[in-house]
Amino acid sequence: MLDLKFVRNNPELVQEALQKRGVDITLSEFQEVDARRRELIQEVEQLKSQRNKVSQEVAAKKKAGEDAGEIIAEMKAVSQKIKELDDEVKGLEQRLQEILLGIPNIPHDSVPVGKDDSDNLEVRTWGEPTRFSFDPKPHWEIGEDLDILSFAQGAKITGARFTVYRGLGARLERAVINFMLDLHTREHGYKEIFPPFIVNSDSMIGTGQLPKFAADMFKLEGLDYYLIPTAEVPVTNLHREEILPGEELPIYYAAYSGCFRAEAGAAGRDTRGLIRQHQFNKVELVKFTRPEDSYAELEKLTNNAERVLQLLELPYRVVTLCTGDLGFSSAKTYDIEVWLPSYQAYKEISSCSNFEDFQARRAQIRYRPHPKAKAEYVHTLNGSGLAVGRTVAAILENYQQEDGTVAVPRVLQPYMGGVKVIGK
RNA sequence: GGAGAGAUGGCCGAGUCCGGCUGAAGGCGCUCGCCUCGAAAGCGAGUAGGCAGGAAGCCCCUGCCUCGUGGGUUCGAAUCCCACUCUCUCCGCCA
Repeated sequence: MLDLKFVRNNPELVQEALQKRGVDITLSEFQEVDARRRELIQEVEQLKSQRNKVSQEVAAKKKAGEDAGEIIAEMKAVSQKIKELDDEVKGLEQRLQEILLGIPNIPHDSVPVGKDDSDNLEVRTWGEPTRFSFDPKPHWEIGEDLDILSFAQGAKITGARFTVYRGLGARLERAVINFMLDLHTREHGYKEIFPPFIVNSDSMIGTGQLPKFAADMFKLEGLDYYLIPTAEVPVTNLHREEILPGEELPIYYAAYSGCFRAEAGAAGRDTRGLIRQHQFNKVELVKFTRPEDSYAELEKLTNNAERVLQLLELPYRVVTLCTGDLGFSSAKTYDIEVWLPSYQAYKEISSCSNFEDFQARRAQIRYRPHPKAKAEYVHTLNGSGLAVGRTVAAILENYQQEDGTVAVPRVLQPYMGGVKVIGK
């Protein structure tokens, strides 16, 4: 969320940012509630100050053996009034909090202004879209033909948008996970984390999934627990309500996790194959940085994710999301899109974002620039490094061969026990 | 799941039974001085966060809030009452 004082002091700037995002929120209620709250606080604090003073007097009188009945009776009324005002202030603060939690982050100046994904800006491409001398198949057909993916079994044992990986398919999924984790931990300097896949609502609020996007999450019945939609949630919340020593920054974490998404609004999109599932695997990269470093760190993080595709030799491009397509909590996002022959298009496989202090403020993650200095909010970043299911889909499609088999990318062969080709 | 113990500042740890200069003793750690060629030891000083005001963006002053969280009792709560959360020990169960 944005800083209360920042919103108070820069309403035009916030309003402008909301407009660029195409979000329809006005700040008039915020301003009313904020002003009323401050007014009441001054009133109630004056009363509390009085009460504190008189309470001292009561203590003194009692000690001296004098009667304090009169002023005690007087304070009874004051205390009653304080209680009433406190309740009112609390109500206003709750409302203020709600309003603030509903305001998205302010896009960075370098983010292009635009309406939707058609206005996203292509930054660079790597490789060429794969060409075939035969008629290529979509990955869901390849997977079923080779008996390494079963959508029917997934649908039977659970439901739509669940998939069973079989044999070398299961092995390939696991190989991709291990390859990515090894790359990021050994070569890119990330510390490996294996988090819980279930978190409480405080964590979901900390990273911005709640309260706005409850409908996209799976909640455990009768409990304050949610299945994580991404490892970003548990990993970023690792340092919730902490003040980190400045010398520990930047912190890099890489985490594998299952990801669970209800995706309330996605019905009818990407209905076939591995692209949009209720459960999928992902290796996530998370960074905590000093504010002045966060944009340089975003470039590095994006490059780290790209490296996976380069080593897998999968063609891709990088786009900067425009203001209208930017995620709620993000100030700037690069999407990495891999070439998918079945879509005849680039398809998102990673999303790398700088949240600046937006998540840090919600989650109360701070650091001390110097041992004596006042604590400030860190900047948090994260990006997929990468989405595993989509990577497998991209491998199957881009590495398919005319005889129906699929070649295994060279870097994955050691992770596949030396298997070079997935065949029948 | 059952029984018991506990949760206090960066850490350890008093205070809770008997509510009143205790935002909190003492110790450790850390920071800055003194000492030293330098270091250690020793000595001295300083060391939580938030909110609202103050012709005040950093500094400073005043007030308010915070002793796991949320309620309650009271003129007044770290201290009394209730609920919840978490941690530890024992038993049961399990991978």
